[in-house]
Amino acid sequence: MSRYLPREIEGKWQSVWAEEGTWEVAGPGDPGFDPSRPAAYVLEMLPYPSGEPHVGHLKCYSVGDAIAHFRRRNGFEVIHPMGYDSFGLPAENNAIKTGEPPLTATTRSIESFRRQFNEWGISIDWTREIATHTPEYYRWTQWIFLQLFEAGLAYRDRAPVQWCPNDATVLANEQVIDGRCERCGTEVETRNLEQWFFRTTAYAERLLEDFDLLESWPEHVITMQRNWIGRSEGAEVMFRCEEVGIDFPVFTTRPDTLFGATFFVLAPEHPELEALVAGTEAEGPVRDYVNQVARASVEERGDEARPKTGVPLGRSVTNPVNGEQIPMFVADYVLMDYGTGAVMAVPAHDERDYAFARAFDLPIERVIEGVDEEAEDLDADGLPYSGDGPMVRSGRFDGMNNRKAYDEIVEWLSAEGRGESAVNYRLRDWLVSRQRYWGAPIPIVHCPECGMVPVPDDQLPVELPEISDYAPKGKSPLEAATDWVEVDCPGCGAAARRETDTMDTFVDSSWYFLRYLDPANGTTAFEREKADHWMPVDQYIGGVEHAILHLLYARFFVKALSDLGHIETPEPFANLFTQGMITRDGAKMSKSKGNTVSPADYVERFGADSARAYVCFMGPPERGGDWSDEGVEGVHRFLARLWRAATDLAEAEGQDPDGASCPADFEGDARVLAAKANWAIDKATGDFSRGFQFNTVIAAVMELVNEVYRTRDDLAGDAAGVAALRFAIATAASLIQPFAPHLAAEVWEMVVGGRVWEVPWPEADPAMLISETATIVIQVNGKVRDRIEVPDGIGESELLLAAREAPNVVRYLEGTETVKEVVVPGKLVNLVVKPA
RNA sequence: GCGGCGGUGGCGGAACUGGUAUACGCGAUGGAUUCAAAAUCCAUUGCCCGCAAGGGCAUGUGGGUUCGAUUCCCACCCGCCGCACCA
Repeated sequence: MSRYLPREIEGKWQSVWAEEGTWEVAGPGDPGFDPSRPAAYVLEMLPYPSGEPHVGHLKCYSVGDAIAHFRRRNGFEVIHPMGYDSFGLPAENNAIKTGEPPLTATTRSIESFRRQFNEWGISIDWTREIATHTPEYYRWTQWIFLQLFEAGLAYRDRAPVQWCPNDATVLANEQVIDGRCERCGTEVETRNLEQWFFRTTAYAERLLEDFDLLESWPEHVITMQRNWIGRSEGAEVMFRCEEVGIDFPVFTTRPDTLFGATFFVLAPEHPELEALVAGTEAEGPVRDYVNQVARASVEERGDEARPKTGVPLGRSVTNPVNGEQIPMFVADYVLMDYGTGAVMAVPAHDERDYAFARAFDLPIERVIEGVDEEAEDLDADGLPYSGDGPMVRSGRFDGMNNRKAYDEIVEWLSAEGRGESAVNYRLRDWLVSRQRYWGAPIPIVHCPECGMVPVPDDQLPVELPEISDYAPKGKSPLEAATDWVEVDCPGCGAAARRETDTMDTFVDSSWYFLRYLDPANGTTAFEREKADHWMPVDQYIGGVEHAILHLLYARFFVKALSDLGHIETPEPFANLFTQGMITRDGAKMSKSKGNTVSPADYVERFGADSARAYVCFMGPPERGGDWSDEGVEGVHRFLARLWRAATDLAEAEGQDPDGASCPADFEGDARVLAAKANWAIDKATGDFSRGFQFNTVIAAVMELVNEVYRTRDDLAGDAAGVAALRFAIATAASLIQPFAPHLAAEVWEMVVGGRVWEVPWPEADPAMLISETATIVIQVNGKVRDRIEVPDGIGESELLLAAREAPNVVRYLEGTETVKEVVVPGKLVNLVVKPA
């Protein structure tokens, strides 16, 4: 008996797959393309190559590979590519610290990732490999940027933006979490800078609507995106300050409460603030207040429990519905980046306005009657009231229900030219420029004559120049590459300067899944025919941490590319699966805590198959789980058991090309084992199709292998027994193949011969799923009192008779009369009795 | 505060449409094998009472529907995740 040596087996099959290009597939226009085969695109999120792959990668690619294998064996032509999200800050920060160029560290990391993905035996079509930092790739990132630029979807603008002082760059809204930089956790500052944006807001509505086009996304991810886009319906209403002659539009979701507006508030960043108070008594206090707010952190300001603060401006605006003059304030509870940065305050019907009115002793005018049954913290009048009811103190709308008044007031304002219905989004345009080195240069030249000039297509890529000092200085390190910066304008030939900001690395990863489909194309980013053949991605797999960032950006990109005629589908990912995080001792793994798990160690000790199958066996993959060394060993033990059963059989009986089929004439133990194998096929197929319940698929194969051990001593003696054993072992190998592809290949070769990955996914024989006898549970008054074995398909009356005779049941029936008999065929009998 | 997900043995988890709760794995205990150990194989393993047969209690808590509830309904407690002064 030989020992299970995973490293040998795994090396053997990895060589076979590499030499034969087993996982390579052809698309339209490629040699060998077969249009009749159904296509499936299985994709895991692009890894950022830094150091070594961690367990999160192991889980993601193990899950994805299992799906890829399962689809292949169900007849699909599966494209399953791999690449690297290889631009980004870690490599650059390392360069600042050590002086090693980002390219060197990145190349090293990529080699390590590639090597380990191979050692894991992930079924990747390596001919499609990409890395976003290569000029061959970012040439097309730049091309897409210019496509967006020409379509008016990329623009440059001065705006208040979020600046991370530690990373010395601006950030997109999505990259600021609770006022802190998503990457490094430093508190961000607001700066007024000229930056590049993608017009994501132009797609706000479609980003919402097209959730309907998705086949299966986790509901919580859709909810998160919905919240992020933050659509709200209402009206834009104009308030005029007659004293200085400025109109202030406000967005409100409650135009029905307009008559209750008793004051008016501007955000501290409001651009007209200066003009309103210049030269007045309020100027000093307002300036002090604005400065004080500017110093406060985003986190402090966001605290809604904090008492309301603000300063009167000494000005007033006219309420357009009743002509009343209402006083103006500046207060930090009004945010500049939502709506218009100004609000009409209706203290009677809005909690925040109410709190402010209380603090500043301002009038509170109720305009909707009603009682809020559920609300707490109301004053004696039941205010603030946010429910519905009849209008009061609202002129000709008095007595009307507020919902109706809502529509009529908007209509009236529209007719008067003082307002209109409006939809507002929380979503901002995507800020894509970064003042950092290790990213794709923005392909624009600034010409004193022509302005912003796109670099012509035939001059792409704009290659990232080599520099010596990567340290950020508040502007892009590329500024220092004078030879590179100074160019002739592509339009007029005048001396001009290149744009020195680089692109957010999320731009790189917003379209990589398209480049995989045509990776070597030197004349276009991807051929539409190829993209349309494979897209959208049938199954996307990755962590929830990208629920908003990457997934929203990629959706935006595909919509834009679709509108520009480059691709058919408007959605990149038809089905999304988000895997849960693996922890260690209940805590998130991190280098600083020293609780990281290195997949390479486990692959070394137990083999890739054990490590892969273990992460799939830990629990439902969408949930997280705690890493356990004993757990890996357990899975390894199971694989070794299968291996030993197979070697024992192969040594004694050789291979049999028909071994994978199940003869129908088994009897006794042979029949029991064959039935178990068919049960496992049925269970595994069902669990695979229902979702991604890989843990129970693996458990079913474990049960099958346990059954092999229970019966094999008795079966090894005769031909039928050997056939049953062979069938069971072959079935186990076949079912475990998506999780342990090397072992499965080896076992299959030993007992059947040939290649398991080329064998169609097995189908259970329905006749073998029916057992000859059934165990029936007998309950008396809902409590289990006995179990009986009966022939399958027994009649109801016979069953009831047998049930009443079951030894332990008899005692409970003595001296009772039966009220009711419940029979569930093949499962259970419940006798409901009461004392006679 | 709002929204989502979850709470089952010593631990990770299973139970597809309301029908044997605790599959499978880990751990533990005992046995076989061995000079010995590792490895392996076999058996036992929810808790309590009982020599046993058997009984009682158990799926966060309390109620409800039902012949029967981990599963459905109501209320509550706890944990995790997301959002949160969005006008």
